[in-house]
Amino acid sequence: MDFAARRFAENGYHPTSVAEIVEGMSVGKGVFYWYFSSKEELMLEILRESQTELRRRQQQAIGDEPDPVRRIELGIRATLAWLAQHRHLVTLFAQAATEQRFTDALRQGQQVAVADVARHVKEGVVAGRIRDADPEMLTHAMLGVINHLARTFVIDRGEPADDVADAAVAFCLTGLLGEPASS
Amino acid sequence: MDFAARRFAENGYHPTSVAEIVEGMSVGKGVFYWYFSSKEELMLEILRESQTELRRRQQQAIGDEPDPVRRIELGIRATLAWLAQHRHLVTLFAQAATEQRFTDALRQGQQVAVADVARHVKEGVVAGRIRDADPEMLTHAMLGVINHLARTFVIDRGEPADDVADAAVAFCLTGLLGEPASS
DNA sequence: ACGGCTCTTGACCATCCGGTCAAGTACTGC
DNA sequence: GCAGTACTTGACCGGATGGTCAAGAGCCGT
Repeated sequence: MDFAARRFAENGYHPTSVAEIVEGMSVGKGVFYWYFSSKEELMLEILRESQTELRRRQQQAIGDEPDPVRRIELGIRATLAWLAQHRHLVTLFAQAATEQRFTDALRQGQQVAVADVARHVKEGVVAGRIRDADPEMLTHAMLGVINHLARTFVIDRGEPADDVADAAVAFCLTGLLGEPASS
Repeated sequence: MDFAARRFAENGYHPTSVAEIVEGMSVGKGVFYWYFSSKEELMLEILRESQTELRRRQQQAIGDEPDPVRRIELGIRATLAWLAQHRHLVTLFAQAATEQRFTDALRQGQQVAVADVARHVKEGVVAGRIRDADPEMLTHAMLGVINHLARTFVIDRGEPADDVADAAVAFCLTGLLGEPASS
């Protein structure tokens, strides 16, 4: 399954044939259709599994940190570290996002993650640590930053995830202008 | 060509066959291969044209505004307005980004845009209006915000581009914490 | 040793797709 | 009206693809 994920990420979902996958794993085609009912099913399985794994990593990184802003920062760093370790999945997610058949599965996982982060944001707003704006909007804005920075600098250019994480955190917290000395 | 772009965006590049396109336009297949040398070529043409059109719109919106920060804001607003008017192209760009064959064409256009924005950022840094960080990194972070917010709120949920632009500008300028009263 | 179960094989099928091409059609200049 | 050019048609082709299936292989419990 990991092998298939890598092939999908490298070659693209459509251009990667089932024949190619089973050949790469040195098994017959029957094995594939014994464990998965279709190529699409395999993709969905990969997606679901990856998303839950990422989520686990995020929550583990956050631990029981009391400060909501610091929780967000830890989440960002954990996400970038995980994405750097699973580069091919970043590509896979991007592909899945452009296929109607997969957007539902993807959105479902994302909504859980967003709701989770938004909770921390809301807490930060209540505590007066974060400016008063729609928490969901703020969360999505951060998601955009993290995703794009990960893709551009970590995946495409191979820069160290830590450095990119520093930049992502700084931008998410203070934007272009900012400078508030916090945490 | 616009018709083809919409089909690609709705159905996906791979699942949309040339036969489907020419049938939808009520012409023979020969016409297609008279004007384009291949399906791939058509896609590249669409991509190039769209990117230059967006760029034109951005520059026109910026005009000769002297304040670099305000220039960036105008650019963000113009981008979101354009993306809202050409929703299908947002989907197309996303798809192209996941296909090795198209990433070069896409990246080329993006690099021009990034360089352009980065220039304004750099100017802002020099003027002391923007915090001192890698202008390219800041630019990419903003790109991520704009793209993701556009996709999530404007394309998927149909929220008014202006409201989303307000949120995008606010986030890009002051991040989560922000509050500096500027411009 | 034998029936029955899980698991594996790979040839095969129906279908579809990008692209070609011989055969036009409409229009222009003469 | 003729020749030549610009454009259009749609049947057709070679090849690839997702998925099926009859035929086993290994492995039980009995």
